[in-house]
Amino acid sequence: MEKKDSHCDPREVLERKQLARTAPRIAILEKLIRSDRAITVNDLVSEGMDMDRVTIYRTLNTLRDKGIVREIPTSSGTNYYEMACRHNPLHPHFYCTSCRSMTCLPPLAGGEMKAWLTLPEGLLARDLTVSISGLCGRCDGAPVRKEKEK
Amino acid sequence: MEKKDSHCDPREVLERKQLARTAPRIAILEKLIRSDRAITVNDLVSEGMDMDRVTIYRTLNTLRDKGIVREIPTSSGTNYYEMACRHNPLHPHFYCTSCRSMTCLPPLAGGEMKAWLTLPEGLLARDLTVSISGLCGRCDGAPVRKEKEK
DNA sequence: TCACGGATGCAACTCGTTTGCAACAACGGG
DNA sequence: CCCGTTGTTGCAAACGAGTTGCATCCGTGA
Ligand SMILES: [Mn+2]
Ligand SMILES: [Mn+2]
Ligand SMILES: [Zn+2]
Ligand SMILES: [Zn+2]
Repeated sequence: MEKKDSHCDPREVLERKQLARTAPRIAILEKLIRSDRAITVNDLVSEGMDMDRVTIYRTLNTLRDKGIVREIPTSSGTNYYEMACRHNPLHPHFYCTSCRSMTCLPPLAGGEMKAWLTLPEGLLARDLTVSISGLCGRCDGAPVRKEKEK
Repeated sequence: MEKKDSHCDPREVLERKQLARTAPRIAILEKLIRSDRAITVNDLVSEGMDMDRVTIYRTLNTLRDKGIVREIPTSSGTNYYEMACRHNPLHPHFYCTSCRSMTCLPPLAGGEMKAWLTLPEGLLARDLTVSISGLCGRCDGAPVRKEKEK
């Protein structure tokens, strides 16, 4: 019997990249694998991740360095993260500057994004990000900026 | 007699967008127009901009909202800015995660970047960013992270 | 089972950016 | 040319994402 979705299993991913299989890492990976959208550290915390925030930051950095997760910067300073294996192929993202939500956009017609651009000599590319910022459907015209909960 | 480069003149730009022509704004625009690369608030400060940092932030936000400058986010949380009229056409950027330098890349062969992607209904696009992160020529292999001056 | 090196938690910190508020100055009307 | 309105600036304080130092902990490989 073999596992379904083996390529995206937390423990296998960690083993393949020679990372210790610790509880925090597995929990974070499970969350990321389940998510159909890119999420933030705050998303992880507010959805009941028990560990320290610092652990989350460090874990995501590690996973990013190993190419396991993709890091998506925003102009607000908050980074979003998504599993590379789940969010395939590489696609553009839409960031609403009003409600600060991140949406995955359909992959570009015409194949691999990387293929478009030719990088000058001497640059070592790690990651490619295409993102569009603007106002999402709910915010179009009616800003909702920064309502504080509680 | 007519001005050369009239389309990029600070006072004209401000007038066209109905913004008051104040000293700080003109100074910042002049700096941006002269620069062949995208720059940060710190760049502006360290190159002798006299005004308060807050003024720079507010000015850049205003210019961004009016579509005069382009805002380029990075995973380190620092935003870069470039004059839209000077940095034409819209092109990808390379960000070195080691020395944190931003480089303009040649525009994509094959025309306008915007043309590639089709946006789902209900999304109002403001800005498009294509950026590649990795290691630049000077950092390739030899990290220089965060040397503090003085 | 043991020892070692990497991973975690906690507290403090860094730094880019925002906000509140009072003083100020650009600009259009008189 | 002056004046009042309204948008802009400076200052101080706050905010928030992310990092760092250090002691403890625990996964891993032997
Ligand atoms: Mn995505
Ligand atoms: Mn550029
Ligand atoms: Zn929105
Ligand atoms: Zn570099």
